[in-house]
Amino acid sequence: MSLRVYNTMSGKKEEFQPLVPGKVGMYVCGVTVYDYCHIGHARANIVFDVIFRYLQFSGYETTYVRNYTDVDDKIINRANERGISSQELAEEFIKAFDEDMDSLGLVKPTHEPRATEYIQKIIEITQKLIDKGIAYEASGDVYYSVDKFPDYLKLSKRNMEDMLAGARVTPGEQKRDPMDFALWKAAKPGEPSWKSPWGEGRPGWHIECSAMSSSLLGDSFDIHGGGRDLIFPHHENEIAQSEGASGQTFVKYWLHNGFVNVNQEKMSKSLGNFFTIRDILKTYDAEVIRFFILSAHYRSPIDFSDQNLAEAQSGLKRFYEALEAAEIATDGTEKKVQRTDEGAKVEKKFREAMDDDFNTALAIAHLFDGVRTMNRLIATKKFKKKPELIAQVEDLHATILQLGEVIGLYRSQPTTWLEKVKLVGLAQLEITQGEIEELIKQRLQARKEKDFSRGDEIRNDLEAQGILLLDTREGTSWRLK
RNA sequence: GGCCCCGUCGCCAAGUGGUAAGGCAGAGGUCUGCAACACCUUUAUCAGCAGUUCGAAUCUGCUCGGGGCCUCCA
Repeated sequence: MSLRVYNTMSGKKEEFQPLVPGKVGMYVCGVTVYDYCHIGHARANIVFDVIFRYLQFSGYETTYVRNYTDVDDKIINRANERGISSQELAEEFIKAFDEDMDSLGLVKPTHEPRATEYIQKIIEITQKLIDKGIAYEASGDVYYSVDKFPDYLKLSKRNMEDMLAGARVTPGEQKRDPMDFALWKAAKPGEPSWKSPWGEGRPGWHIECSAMSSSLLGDSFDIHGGGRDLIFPHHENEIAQSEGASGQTFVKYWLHNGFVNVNQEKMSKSLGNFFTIRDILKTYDAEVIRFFILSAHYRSPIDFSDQNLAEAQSGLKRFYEALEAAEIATDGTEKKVQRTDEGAKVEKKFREAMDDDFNTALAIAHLFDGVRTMNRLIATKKFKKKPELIAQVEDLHATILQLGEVIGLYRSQPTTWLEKVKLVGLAQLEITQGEIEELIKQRLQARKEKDFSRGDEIRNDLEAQGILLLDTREGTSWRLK
């Protein structure tokens, strides 16, 4: 079975066949760097991180481009408010973005271009569009004339009459048509600007992506991604610009991720229901966020809430507990892992799920099946005396780690991860680790003396405080309720 | 006003024509001094109504409910 992807352009799942066999070019719209990233940005970037990883895992030599928009109205405004240059502001938030993506465990794209590094290319494309009669200059601005591009709105599947009927489009002063959009904006005082054939100015938003993508991937490439909200106008305009200039099909497959909602509504600053990655990371482990995001299909909306994050944490904990148990049961020593039926089965199902438009939710469900099988084997009587069972557990363990890598999960040492989550949770309780350990000692003493009621009392008290005790042959450990 | 999406077990969530994955929570059991952990078993006919079909959660129509885009937005 081969990879199938949902293409926004056709509205269907299509068989994935790159323009050049074995190679993939992928461009994803990055962020405008004027503020900290929120959980919605985290989703978009994690989704395409996983797509990138899976393409490579599937054997495609993939060039992944994700840009920084470092010149824009919002950057200029914010910089003015703070009395710094827009360059300084952009630098600051590029750094913050990199830190956030790093802590979320994203791999680096092949290229991370900045819009300001491609001004020449932007001017070049703009000039070409003017030469072709598709764009026009007006007092230092340059606009794209949408009625010169018959395919306009083919991605968002709207029509011009309906758009105009919306009556919320206000004609720009220099525009010939209210639907036209700016390729180049004449400089205003105090704004960053570059020299151009039309005077000092700066690029419009949409043209940046056309310039960066064609520079790094060519006039025609395989995958273009971004959030749903970019379909119109951003991606529509990119198509108009790139295809208008090159005369070639810009992109073969358009992929768009769904939103992160809060209380069933889109997250937005005006509603105040806004969570930055940094804030969330204070309470939740980065991998929990990734797990939460990947437990739904990338095109569906997901609802961000404490309950959902807590559930994601429970789910991920199940993996780490099983991985830890497997390491203990097999002594965790490094050995050549034999492929067994169990491991092969999990891998096959995982691939099938991912091949079906990157169905990470289903893929994770198959990994859960692997966990259950592993736990069951370990719980078998006389497990340690059955080499064939040990081999299966070792293989499942290795398989889960290997496939986990593909979606960026289970990258930590189980013991370390479990300990970390435990301590973060403990910090929210009234009791300290030392106190717990002291009580465990007292209970052990009581149990030695067969004073079970005292022992139970301690255990019940701890449970009331949110601490569960686990008795094993090796001794008593504790975990959070 | 135009375009579009969604409504699956208490909660989260796969499944787009062949008879409902998985996780969390719950119940019963095995294990245990008693528990916990782990394991085993167990819990839905898919918002409603009407159609198409041998057969529908999956297709069509209508109704109800929720959301998105049409302006910057992941």
